[in-house]
Amino acid sequence: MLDNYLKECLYFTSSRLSRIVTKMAEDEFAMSGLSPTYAYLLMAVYDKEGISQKELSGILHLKPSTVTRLIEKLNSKGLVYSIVEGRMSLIYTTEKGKNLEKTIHECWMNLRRRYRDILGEKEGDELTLRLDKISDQLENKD
Amino acid sequence: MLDNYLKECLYFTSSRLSRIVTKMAEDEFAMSGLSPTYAYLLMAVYDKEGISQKELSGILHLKPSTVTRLIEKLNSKGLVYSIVEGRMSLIYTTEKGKNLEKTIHECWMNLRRRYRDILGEKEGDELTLRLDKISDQLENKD
DNA sequence: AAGATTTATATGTATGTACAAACAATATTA
DNA sequence: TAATATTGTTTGTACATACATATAAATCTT
Repeated sequence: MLDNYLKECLYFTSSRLSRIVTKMAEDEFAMSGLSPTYAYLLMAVYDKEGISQKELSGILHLKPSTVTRLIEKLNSKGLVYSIVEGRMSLIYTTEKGKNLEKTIHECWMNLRRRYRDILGEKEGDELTLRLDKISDQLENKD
Repeated sequence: MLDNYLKECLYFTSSRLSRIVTKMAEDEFAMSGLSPTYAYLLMAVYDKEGISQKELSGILHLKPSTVTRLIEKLNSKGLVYSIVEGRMSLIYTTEKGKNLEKTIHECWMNLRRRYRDILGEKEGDELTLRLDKISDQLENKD
């Protein structure tokens, strides 16, 4: 009964999907010793050494305070350091951080392979892009 | 650059969407004084007074421990009470709980209207059902 | 150049969700 | 019937994320 109502609610279905996929991602990234979000942040720093937290917040679609917290932790793990420049703090990877790059990339691909195997390659990729577009739509209209 | 990689990752896009929709849902359910998940649990109890936590866990796709925590809180708000029956604890709504039914239903509809207005009615509903199917697929293959 | 505004980051606190382990009740098997 | 396994719930703990507020630096205004 109610079951049917729930699967017609975007809050319900998107939360559920996110929980499932997060679990998957955590599994796949476990070998890097990082939760997926931390790994992604690191990827963003590989991509642009000296990136600011503001930029990171924009790329990762996370609130600045969240980014601060993530960096705190990556820093305490010795994977990242920051240089304060004026009011900004710029983020760089340490040697130890750089050493993780290959592993993280591998995890990334494993995750992708995993859901593609279940959903189909086309379907998986198409869904992913669609969710991105939907998010854009929902964010710009408010 | 990296931006493009990210929007090709289902973990990233599904988490982002979920965060956005959760925010929306929290806004719309604010007038009920409850977070959306609590409201949904309550709906499940309206639907079946005396439901067990196991059943709730199944319907809401949440872990049993999570359901325990949710009920604890609803109970402390005086919206719900439980009767222990053997090893199960069965959940019932209080008068105060019942009084929320209309409001919750209204929130529910407002939320739906809100994302439908942005995404289009067809598109919104279709997406929702699709996410549900995808979740099923991902859960059964592992 | 002093004061006011804006911008980037940090900090205290809260919340939803989960895991692992514990516990308690029931069912099964020897 | 005693010993064991299974099942439903609870508890301790952890984590990702966010909000509100605070701080500090930069920019703008008069």
